[in-house]
Amino acid sequence: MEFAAHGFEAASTRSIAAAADTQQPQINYHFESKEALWKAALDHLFDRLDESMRRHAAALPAPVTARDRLAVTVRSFVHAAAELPELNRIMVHESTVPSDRLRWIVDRHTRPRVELVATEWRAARATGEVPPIDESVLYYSLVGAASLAYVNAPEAELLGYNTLDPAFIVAHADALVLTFLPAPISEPQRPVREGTTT
Amino acid sequence: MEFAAHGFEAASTRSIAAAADTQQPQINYHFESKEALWKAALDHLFDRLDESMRRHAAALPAPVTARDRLAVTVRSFVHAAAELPELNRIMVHESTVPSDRLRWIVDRHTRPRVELVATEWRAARATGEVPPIDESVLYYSLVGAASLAYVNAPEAELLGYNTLDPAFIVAHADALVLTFLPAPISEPQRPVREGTTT
DNA sequence: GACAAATTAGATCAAGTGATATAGAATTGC
DNA sequence: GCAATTCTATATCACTTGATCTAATTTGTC
Repeated sequence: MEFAAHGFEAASTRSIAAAADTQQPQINYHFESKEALWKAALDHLFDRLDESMRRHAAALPAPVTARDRLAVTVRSFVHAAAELPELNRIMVHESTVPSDRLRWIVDRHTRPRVELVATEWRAARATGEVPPIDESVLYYSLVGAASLAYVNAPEAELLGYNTLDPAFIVAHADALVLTFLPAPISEPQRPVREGTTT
Repeated sequence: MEFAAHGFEAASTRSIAAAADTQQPQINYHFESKEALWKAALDHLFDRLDESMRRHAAALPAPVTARDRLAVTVRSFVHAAAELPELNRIMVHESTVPSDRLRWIVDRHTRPRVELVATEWRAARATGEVPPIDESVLYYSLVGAASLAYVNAPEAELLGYNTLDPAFIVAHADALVLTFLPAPISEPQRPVREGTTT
């Protein structure tokens, strides 16, 4: 995905068209503009994220406590981030400077997800199942810890890490559950196998 | 910094020159090319990172155990990431796709820092002071958790988080020490006050 | 002050940008 | 079968890109 690789401005409509094996004017025909294409791509990616989260959550043990629910969310997010690096790449490309596109994406996609994590965290905090970390500081710590290895996969590979290896991903998810949700109840679970990724 | 805001390709030499209040050909006069300017900017930013890390580490209690040493590193990194968001922004812009620039930066700057963290982690692991997290999974978890809030500061602000607030930064550093290095010895320390940031 | 070197300013280059116009080719509906 | 519609292909638009050339200006040194 050209937007994920280079960001909005640096991704040319010609290279996008070439990757889709058509001509550049097709973009302005099927979409109104480059920006409309970008928005359609993001809606699609967030749909895939939701689908991936659901799929991985379904493969994990059913949560009983608030902490269990968070553990499932954390594991699902690690696996989804590994499966769909493009989305978090676009997010960091777009989030480094204020813009209309950023406002669009935050209002439409980011805020609901932030509130989901915050709600689960509050519930687990209320029962004392998780460390005393303020909710305002949690979201980016968790998302950053879960996604950077896959966002920066080309760099990680140069460093000798194989971020595509299911063993890496599982160890990563284990580590985040262990750190953010120090184990009171159950040992780390085996999550679902990895699917194909582009 | 234009490179941090938009990435290499999307940062035009004209806008860079305008930000520096000169004309565009000056870039090709004082530097050989746009890429040479980029490399000079990165060398400078990494120098500032080292300086910031040293300054914050000096303001923290002297480490005695291996875990203490790691705690200082973690806190220093959070504060440096908050103070110097441009650097991590450039890193995520450049790390999403393989390139000569990425190889240059990994060989010259990233690898030594990865090895520093890995060495400290191994030392603390050997004495059983830190959780059983594999070193291969640690680096990006730690760096991601420490930097994303500041890399994505414009997004965080739209979500209502004030990432420039020293209270946020301290709470953030406290949280990461608490999670990655669950407290066996000393309670969270107050780090140094924040300096000015551009 | 005078002269040389370093720096700056403006014009211009070929290449690439998003978007559009127009014509041709498939596909659809009846 | 054939017209109406949808999609594709090519050419071209005005504009921006990094880089270069040349001339004007400032700076440093005697």
